[in-house]
Amino acid sequence: MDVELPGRLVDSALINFVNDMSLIEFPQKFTLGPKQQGDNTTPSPSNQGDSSWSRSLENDVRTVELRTELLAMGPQRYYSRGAHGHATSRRRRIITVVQRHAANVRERKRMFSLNEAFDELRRKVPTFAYEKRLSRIETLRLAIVYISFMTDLLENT
DNA sequence: TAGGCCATCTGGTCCT
DNA sequence: AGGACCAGATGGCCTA
Repeated sequence: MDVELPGRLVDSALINFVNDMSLIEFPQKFTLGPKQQGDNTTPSPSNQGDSSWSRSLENDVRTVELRTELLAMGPQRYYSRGAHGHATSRRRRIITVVQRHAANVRERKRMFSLNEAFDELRRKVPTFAYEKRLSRIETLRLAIVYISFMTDLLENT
């Protein structure tokens, strides 16, 4: 049996590597679940179903509603509560509702690109085809082990 | 039902 | 001043 890697098959040394990985300690986790199974694709409105994208849209709608509501009341501003809810802060930064909304959008885009990078990394590390999609922490840890393995392989040949 | 994972919001800090 | 980055909080979904 060979391990499926993007676009190619890998020999038994790599299979042994995968078998030796600590990830194999919890094989039950690799059963396919309705949420994470199958596609390793980037989340998109078309394949997300009812989860994050629609939630995002709902949040956007709520935010916009809140925004229009607040704008109707006048030039509203966000007052920083400080870290962990403290009321006072040395450099309090006051932003408008519109700016807060824009910052939220930027943050969503930033996290989206971060997840794209995770998806790319998932495709680079060897996994069995039947495994469920790796979580982000699993992906990072597997990548570390994989890099170490390949480094050792290079040094010993 | 508890715990894991994730998306999102939010405010603080750093950088340009 | 505003964007990027980060971490904490929160809530939803899923699985064991």
